[in-house]
This record gives sequence, structure tokens and C-alpha cells, in this order.
Amino acid sequence: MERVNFHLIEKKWQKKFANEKLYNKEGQKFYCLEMFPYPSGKIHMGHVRNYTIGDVIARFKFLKGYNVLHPMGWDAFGLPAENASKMNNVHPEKWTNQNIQTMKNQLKLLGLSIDWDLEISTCDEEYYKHQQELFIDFYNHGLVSRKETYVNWDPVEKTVLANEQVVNGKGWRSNAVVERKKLSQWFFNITKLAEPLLQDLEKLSGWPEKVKLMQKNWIGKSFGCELNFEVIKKNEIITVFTTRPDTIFGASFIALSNDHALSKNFLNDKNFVKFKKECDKTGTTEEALANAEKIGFNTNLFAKHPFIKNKQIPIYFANFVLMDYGTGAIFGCPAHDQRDFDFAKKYNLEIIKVVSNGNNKVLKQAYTENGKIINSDFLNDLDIQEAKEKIITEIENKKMGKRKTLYRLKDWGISRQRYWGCPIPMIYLEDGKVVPVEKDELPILLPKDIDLNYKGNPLEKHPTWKNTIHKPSGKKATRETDTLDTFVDSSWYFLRFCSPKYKKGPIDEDKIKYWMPVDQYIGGVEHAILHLLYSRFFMKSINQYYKNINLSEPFKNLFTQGMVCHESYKDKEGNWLYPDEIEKISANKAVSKTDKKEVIIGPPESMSKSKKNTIDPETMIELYGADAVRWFILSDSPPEKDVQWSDSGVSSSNKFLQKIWDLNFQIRSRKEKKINEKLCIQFTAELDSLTLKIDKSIEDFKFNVAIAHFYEIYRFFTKNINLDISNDCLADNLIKMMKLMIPFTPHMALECLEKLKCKDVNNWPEIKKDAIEKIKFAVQVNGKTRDILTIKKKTNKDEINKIINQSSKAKKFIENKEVLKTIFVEDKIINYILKK
RNA sequence: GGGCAAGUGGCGGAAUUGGUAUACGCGCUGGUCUUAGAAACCAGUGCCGCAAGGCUUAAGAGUUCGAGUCUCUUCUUGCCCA
Repeated sequence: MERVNFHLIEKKWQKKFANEKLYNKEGQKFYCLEMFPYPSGKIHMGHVRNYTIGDVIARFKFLKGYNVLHPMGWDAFGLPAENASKMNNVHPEKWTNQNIQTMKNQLKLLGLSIDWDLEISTCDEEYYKHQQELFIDFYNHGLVSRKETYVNWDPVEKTVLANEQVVNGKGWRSNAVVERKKLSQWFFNITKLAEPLLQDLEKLSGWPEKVKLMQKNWIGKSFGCELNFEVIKKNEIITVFTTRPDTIFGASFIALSNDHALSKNFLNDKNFVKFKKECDKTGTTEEALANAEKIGFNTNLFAKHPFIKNKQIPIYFANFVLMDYGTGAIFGCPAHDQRDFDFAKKYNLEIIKVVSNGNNKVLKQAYTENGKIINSDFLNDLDIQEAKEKIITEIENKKMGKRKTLYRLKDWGISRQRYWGCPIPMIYLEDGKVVPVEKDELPILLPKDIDLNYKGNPLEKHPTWKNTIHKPSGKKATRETDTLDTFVDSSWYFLRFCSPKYKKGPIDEDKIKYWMPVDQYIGGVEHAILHLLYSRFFMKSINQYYKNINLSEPFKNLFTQGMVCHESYKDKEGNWLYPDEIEKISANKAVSKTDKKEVIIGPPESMSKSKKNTIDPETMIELYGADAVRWFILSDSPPEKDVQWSDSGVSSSNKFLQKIWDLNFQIRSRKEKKINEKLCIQFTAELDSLTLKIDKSIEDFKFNVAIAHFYEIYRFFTKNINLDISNDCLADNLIKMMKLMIPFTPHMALECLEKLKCKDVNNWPEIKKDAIEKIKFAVQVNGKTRDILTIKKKTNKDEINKIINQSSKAKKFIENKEVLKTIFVEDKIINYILKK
């Protein structure tokens, strides 16, 4: 067997890739983008998967004649740089740039088709000065505001977090319990665009439904109205928000949040204070509330029912009403809301059915489905939607309240009390005014001399940096010392890639018009809400207020890949061990290499440093070659699902590529045979059919299926190599196959093609739609498959009957039986239905 | 608590979208080669059965000539939101 040193050919081709790009000036544009990495130090397997998928698409589109933009950059601002700085006494900038260098070299080892001339780094002043410009533009167009609010304060990172960055009450990065703190903050007014952000999800046919749904739920639109209730014998009005005004005739109580304005009347009431304390015990998260028993405090006050004369409904404080949502007050309709139902049962309140569920039985739980309205005066016989409309109109006419749409989405808090981020280009004048800096003063650079060992905001502590002058007036001023959330950096980098060196502004309109939108965006599903929502907000804002580029959605097609997993190892003392510190004895038994003691094998989980279940891509490339690593990570699972890293898997990938290499060698050095034209035609048909299959598999993101086809075609080659086929025919077809492999294993494929003296390697083999001539045809009797015929396409029923009667295995099942009916589907199946 | 997916061999997974279930890979078993091992190659590998054949896509029902695929019920697992 002819063996190859993959490292030698990889080096050779990577040198070429460094200067080669995927532009076909004549072709249609294709913008292929993978989510850019945070330069944490080294690339991990997740990157390998992400960028290999992207590379397959980029190379494939290029070979098919597209003009492909395939850039890469660095999401380079962020807290880890500051932490590393404190630990190792190295400046964040230096640490970051070193990491970028290392990771860039590692990415090159994978043989990616990146146009490195487009490289951008968000911590580069050439990038962030344009971001500051965008910020000022956003500010001038009313998309930025400053508000004093309760914020999510991460006590470990000592910074504010956006709502989206709080996961289960904890910081998304630090995992520390988030505290509530009142601070003055900068916000992007993302809620202004809540409606288009929601509506335009419908345009995104190239996005996974799952991601769109997550965004939809995050925006959380609910439609309803506000409605005023008069409190009897008090000069008070309670305004409730409801999404079900159609159930107003079923209202049997009003429930208020403990923080509702009315509560101040009860602060001297011992029982209320006790009740409030009791509620606080169960926590304030909606999760806790949803699971907790519904409890209430009876105020002994009553409100007038707005539509039923002389009806009074009791007012309670209740633990399941939240002040942050709506008005902090609801009316309860127990028959048609489960929480209200539970509450009514507990406090013996009326349960009045106002939506018919088709029977008259007593409700055992709330009925929340559709139905005709009943027991509701002028709303009777309407369906829910109609009733909703009618009652809201009535409420508005009687000036008892107003139509209202509520969004769960909150404005995006972007201030961070950190050093390593983009400075916010705002200044505070002595008279209290806050204004943006003049654009010609940009960039506002980060000071290089910074002491990160203080607690709190480093820029605030800097001796001179914040002192500045308001240019137009010449008066003294202070700079904003907060920096921008790093999600801002990644909300427009895809635009900058279209013209990364453009000096006159953040974006070059002509270039944007040509390259945008991103035709294929690829990244992890963990960004389904944050990054993707922010990017959509930026695109819409820029489109609406900043430049007339006529584009409201940045990413036409989105693909979210799964994670790379590996089992974890733990010794008896509970210490995690790296995979190379253990020795596997059998499938579920392993021992430590050092002391030979048994280790506990954990289930496959996402690779993480803390569990030490990581596999280093560079080591794998050294052991098996870059092509084998690419091949394995694509072959083992569909790309949207998690893949489990396996050493035997990558090793067999390497072996298979060796076999392909050997096959190339065999065909090149093969002695000419007698020629049988017919065999060659069959052979060619098989490769044409392969082309069709691979093409479709890539288009459908089914790389694992594509790879299975390569295994099959390899077997086909080795079976037929000794038949009477001309060398030319074999070589021509091998060239086809190797071209199909370029997107997957570019180094080896191109090396083989060079050895096959193939000159035009920049195209995809011709696709012949009717490449598949012979198909397999099922013969069924009474729905059971009895034989499979290999026949020509479009063989008609009579011919098939003839074949079956002559030779088929199905024959004996039909003989001497009465056929009641036959079902014939061309190119698929014939089914004989017999009399029983 | 709500929403959304998904359940196919020992494992990862295929299945032209209603038409051959288990492609392809891993693992395993046997064989060839070798002093031995590794590698390589050949054969086998869902279950029952000597075979003919029968059974099999979480469980159960339904629609259909035909269901892994569609509908309903139940169970289980994963993800997201709170």
C-alpha cells in the first residue's frame, strides 16, 4: 500500500491557501460567515466543527462558480483578558493579541479557505472607532437612552449584566448569584423595534424554526388592554392589565402585587407585613412562584365590576402577581386561568364559566381552550377573538381603559464597568448635561497605562483619562468611564467584513449593497437569542436611521451546529482527569495511567475545561492530519446534533484517507487493460450519480451522508479496478471523485488532483440530473416486500409484470392466486393484492 | 409550570419525505498473513428459526394497497423560557 505523509502535503497546500481566495468575479455573490471566536488562548473542537462546516460550504459554493466572501476575525474585547492580566501581570491587549496570533496559526492548520486580508479584531482602534461613530449615530437618532434603573449586578465580575445574560438568576459567565442594584445606565432602545423584530421573523425562511421560536418567546408580545376598577369607599383606581378582557364577566377577584401602590395603605398592618414576609420566602423568580402554592391576603376592600351593576369583587394581594409585568394588578377569572382557579378554590371564590366548553359539568380545572362566550351579556355567542375586540372597543368608548400591547423584551443595557471594552463616546459637562463627543475626536482610545488591581471600574480610577474638554464650548468635561457590552462589538462585525479597511465610516454602502445579507451564517445555538437578536436590531437600526441600504435582516440562512462532546474521567478522590491521563481497558472501564487505579467514566458531555474532557485539536492534527480531523468531525453525526469525539473514529478517518491515497496511486500506476466500452459507461454513470448525491447532501447540510457516499464509491472503485476499463476512463472518474472531496479534505484532494495532472481544479463536476439510470424496484404481495428488482428507470407496468412472471422471487407468492388489484407506482413499487 | 423537539441494532446514525427499514462508520466475532502483536485483507454481525419463513423503528390504537415517516393516547429523554 502506498502511504502518504499528510503533514507534508498539508504544509504545501496551506502555503497556497494563505494567498488563495474564493472569488469568482463573474459569479453570483455568496457571503459565508461563521461566528467569529473569542480569542481565549487556543482553539477548541467546537471551533474545529464550526469552521470546518463553514469551509465545506465556502469551498463548495466557490467550486460551483459563486463569488465567495469568507472572512474571519476576533471578538477580542471581554473580561477574561482582564482576569488574565491580573493573574499573569500582562496587559490585556498583549494577552489578546498573543492569543489571536496562536489561534490564527491553529486555524490555518485546518486548511480553511479564509481571506485573511479581511481580518478584523474588535479591540483594534480601527474597528472600535467606527463603533463609537455608530453609537453617536444611534444616539442622534433616538436609539440610545440613559436611565436609572434596577440592574442585574454581577458581584464576581463587578459589572452590570443585560437581562439576557442572567441565566436562572446567575451571571451567564461567572455563575454568581445576581444582585439588584440601582444604577444609571446606557441603553439601546431595542424595544422601539420590538414589533419589526417580531414581524420579520416570518421573512427568515432560512432560519431553524427552533431559533425563530426562541426569539419570538423572548420578545414575548401579548395583546390585551388596561382596565380601570373603582375601589369602593376609597378614592382609588386600580388599573389592571389583561390579555383576556373577553372573560371580564367571569371576574371574581382582583389580585395585586405586594409592591403595588395600594400596599402602602397596609404597611402598618401586622398581618400584611407577615404575609409579605411569607411571600418573600418562596422567592421572587417566576419559577418559584409557578410552583409555589397560590396564597393571598384579603384587603377586605371591594372593587366595582365595570360591566355588572352592583356587583362587587374582593381585592387581594397575591404572591403570583408580579410588579414588573403589566401594571402589577390583574383581575382573576378562575374558570379560564389555572392560577386564578387554584386561588379561587383556596379562598372559596366564585367560579363563573364564561367560555363554553360544550358541557355543563362543574369545572375540575381551568378551561383555557376556544369556545363560544356565555354568561356575558353583550358578548354572548361570540368567539374569544371577536369578544376580545368588542369588549376592548367598549372599554375604550367608555374611557375605562385602553388597548395595549405588551412586550416582555426590555431595553438592552449596554454599560459595563470594565476596562477591556469599547469606550462609550459620551461626556458629562459641568452643568450636568450629557453629550456625545464630536465625531472628529474619535477614536476615544483606551489608555494603555491601566491598573487593573483596584476593585471596581478601572477607567474611573485612572488618574487623568476621564478629564476632557467639551470641544464646542471649550469647557471642562468628564468622560463616560463605562465601556460597551461586548455584544455590541459582534452586532455589526459582519457589516465591517464587507469593507474592513474603509476609512470614511463604519461601512461602505456600495460594498454592503453587494455582499449583504450573509447568505450562510453558521454558529452555535447558544447565540440563538442574544447575539442574533442584537445583530438584527443593529441591522434594522442602521437600515432605518443611518444609511439607505435597504436591508432589514442581516442573515438570510442560519445554521446552528451541535456541540462536540466527550466522556469525562474522575478518580476516586473526585479529581478530574484529562483523556490522555487515563487508559481504557474496555468500553466502560478505565484506569489512571499514573497509579493504575480505576477511574469513573462520566457520560459524554460538551467539552469543558473544568471537567477536563477536552481534546486538543492541534494534537489531533499532529496525530492524524488535518484532513482526517475535518473528515471525522463531519462524518460521525448530522451537524445540527451533538457529536461525540472518538479516537477510534478519527483514526479510522485517517486510515480511510490513506486508502483513497492508495487508490489514486493504483490507478495512476495501473497497466492498461482491454477496453470494454460498456463497462466504462456504467462506471461513469456511477460517478455521475455520486456527483448528484454529494451535491445534494452538501446543499442539505448532510455532511455525514455525503461521507457515507464516499465510502461506498471507494468500495465501487476497488471492486471494478481490475475490470476491462481503460485507464483514461478510470482516471477521469477518479478526478470527478477527488473534486467532490475538495470541500471536505482540501489538502489531499488537491494533491491527488495535481498528481492526476488535473489542471482545472476550480470547478465542480457537471451535474447530470438523469445520472441515475437504473433504480431498485420493490415487488410487494399484500403489502409485503417479496423481491427487489434492479431495472431501468421508467419501466412500465407490463414489462415489470413480465419480469416478475419469468424470474422474480415474488412469483411463487402470486401463482395460482386471484389478484384483486395491483398498485403500481413508476420507479418505486408494484403491489399485488390477492384474494384471501 | 409553560413551550418545542426527538425516541430506529452494542454505539454514532441512514432511509429518495407515505413505497427495499437498519445505508455508512465504530465496536464485536471468525479467518488469512505474522515468531507474536500492530497494520492490512477476506467473511460475518437486529431478533427467532436447520431451513422455508416469521418478527422488528419507545408502547398501544387508527388512516392506507402500503407507516420509521401521517393522526390520536400513553411513556421516556433532551432543549428553551420562566
